[in-house]
Amino acid sequence: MAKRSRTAGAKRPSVYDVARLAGVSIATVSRVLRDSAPVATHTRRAVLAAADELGWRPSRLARAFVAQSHGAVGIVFPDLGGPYYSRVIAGFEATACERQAAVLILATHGRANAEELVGEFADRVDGLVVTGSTIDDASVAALARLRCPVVMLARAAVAGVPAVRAANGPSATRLARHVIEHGAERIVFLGDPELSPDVDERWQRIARALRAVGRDITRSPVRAHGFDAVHGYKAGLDLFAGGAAVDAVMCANDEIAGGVVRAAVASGRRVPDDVIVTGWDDSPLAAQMHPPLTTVHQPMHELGARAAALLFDLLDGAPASSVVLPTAVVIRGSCGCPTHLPSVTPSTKGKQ
Amino acid sequence: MAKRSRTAGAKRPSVYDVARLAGVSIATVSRVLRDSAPVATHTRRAVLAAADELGWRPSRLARAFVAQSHGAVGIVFPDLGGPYYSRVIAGFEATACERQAAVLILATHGRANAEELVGEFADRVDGLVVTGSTIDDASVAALARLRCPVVMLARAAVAGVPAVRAANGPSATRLARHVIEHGAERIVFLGDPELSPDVDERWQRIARALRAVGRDITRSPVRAHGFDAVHGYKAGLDLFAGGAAVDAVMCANDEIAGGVVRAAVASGRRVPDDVIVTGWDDSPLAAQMHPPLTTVHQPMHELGARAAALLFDLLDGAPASSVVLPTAVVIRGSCGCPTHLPSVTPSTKGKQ
DNA sequence: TTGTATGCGTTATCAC
DNA sequence: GTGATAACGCATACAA
Repeated sequence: MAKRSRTAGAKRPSVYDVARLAGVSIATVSRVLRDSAPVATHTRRAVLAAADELGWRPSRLARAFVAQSHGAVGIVFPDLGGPYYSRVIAGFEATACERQAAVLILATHGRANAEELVGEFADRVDGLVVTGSTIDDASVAALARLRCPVVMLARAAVAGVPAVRAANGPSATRLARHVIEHGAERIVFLGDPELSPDVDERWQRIARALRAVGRDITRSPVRAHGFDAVHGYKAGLDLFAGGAAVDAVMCANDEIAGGVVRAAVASGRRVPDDVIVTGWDDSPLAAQMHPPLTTVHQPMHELGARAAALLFDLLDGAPASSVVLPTAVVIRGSCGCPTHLPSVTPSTKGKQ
Repeated sequence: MAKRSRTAGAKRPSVYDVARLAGVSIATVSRVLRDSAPVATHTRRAVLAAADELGWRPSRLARAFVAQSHGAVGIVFPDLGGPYYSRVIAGFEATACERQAAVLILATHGRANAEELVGEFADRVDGLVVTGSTIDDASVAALARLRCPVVMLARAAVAGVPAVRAANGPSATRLARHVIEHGAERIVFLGDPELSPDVDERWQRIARALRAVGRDITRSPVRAHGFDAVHGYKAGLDLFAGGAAVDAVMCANDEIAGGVVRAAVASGRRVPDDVIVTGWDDSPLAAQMHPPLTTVHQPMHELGARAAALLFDLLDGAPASSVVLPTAVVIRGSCGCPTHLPSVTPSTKGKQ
């Protein structure tokens, strides 16, 4: 009953204290708690009572130490915030939860000492998923070689390090062709390929698709130095300033696209009549935008889940090979296709 | 040179291995690594060489065990995603970094077993910051009593648990009065007070301010069951459907407000002419919206930083008392005040 | 069914 | 300057 306060500086009880109070050995205490071997009912009761009396709970620090395992897996992102990361995390957590493993999250925020941060982080988990542009291939390889099992996410596999990624290529090509079919002549890609291997692949494939039909594409002179709507808006403003002739803006993700649409409006251009805008990811916002955003669906939740599954295979010593998940172009209104607005029934307007 | 692979199942080397190879005792190895006592230069070199040869790095697990400290602090959010959390985390990390502590992040996602999750989490850190509506006061108190030092964030202090919060009250009152001055009669608050103590306070104060001048306010019949733009949009659509007479919508945060503005447009209403919209947080997006969003600035980065500072005080055994940070109403265009659009200079329109 | 003894990889306290 | 050795709190092989 006299559970001592843990913050009052009172030393926390150990197995020895519980064993002594219960009049048994520490082995028995451990057995009761872990349920690792049969224990007489009355003994078990005595142990439980003693543990409760002292407010004892086994030290995770000690447990992890003796088990030589953290009981946790980690996932590293360049940033947090935004629907993409949230959903990938959700998928990752779902799988980790099934495996009784805790999830640790690290965001490198493009800090210069990212390698160091990830290295520190690696010492706190049993295995690691590294996404996009956080640390370079050499660092990842080193990590996998002398720290812990590693899986890459949204990024190409490295020697000895399997990867989980979405098939960006086909959709990028398809999306580019679709934009061309709408008659776009001057097409701009908005997003910084150097910020993410995934984005780079999209950029490469889109550019190739356009060159194939004799079109040219410019990466925007004003790059979006980030993946959020604020960057997209600023970049869009610069892009549309001075009456530059731009037919279509293909964005690195949906948030950037959202910003570009607002920038277009602010600059007096209509979407899609004056300028086509496309996104990437198919985030929840995409369907709600005005016009609804044409984009590419990525299975974000599954990307996280599969990365976790792969990581646990590695931890189990099972063979693990890279996986590629399908993507799909989602045609909505921002590309110029006819669209059904979300079912709005305002009194001042007729249905639809 | 023959650094063994860590993933190949080869057992990682220990101090003993290094000591043996260097021909010294483990005490000396430890001394060299920690630089805790003078060691002869040639001995040090030998140790370093041996450590390098074996690719040895001291086990964090063992270190944490003997030090009885994780070297990490944690912060618990109801969710991730969105600018609010990102910036709070940034502030928290900045301070933790100064103190050489790692940062662990947990999102409870409104899961039913949140208490359990946070409890598990608490065992992995030396101290904890708990924000908003993650676990109830009783759980927090229990956590602080028998696990580790705890600080509350964006939430009232509990007995024995200090808190860091923003002064929502004054700004809520001021904002409400401002909306009234614009002639709004039918005002709706959009956001679920039950989702966050912070939001509840805003709702209470806004309602009080309106009653004080004989106005009434209704919490929206369709609550925004979340803090993102998607929820705001849906709630807005419902709100504006059927020609409901609504003068002003005061939102729980900027993302919801963004969704409401889009919903208003989709429903054929002009902002702010037909309906006033206000937000909360002053996220980066607020200034970019059309019209620019009238909102309340919260020092998000500092909230995180101060929470961390308070936590470290607690860990140091220093006295720590709650802190309240100021907020400020930011008047922009969405309330009906004249506004300067961001400097856009499209060719098709004159300046401004 | 229970107890004894040992190991896990460090750090720290002695004595030399 | 250096080496032996004792913790730290738990799990577990082996005895009884």
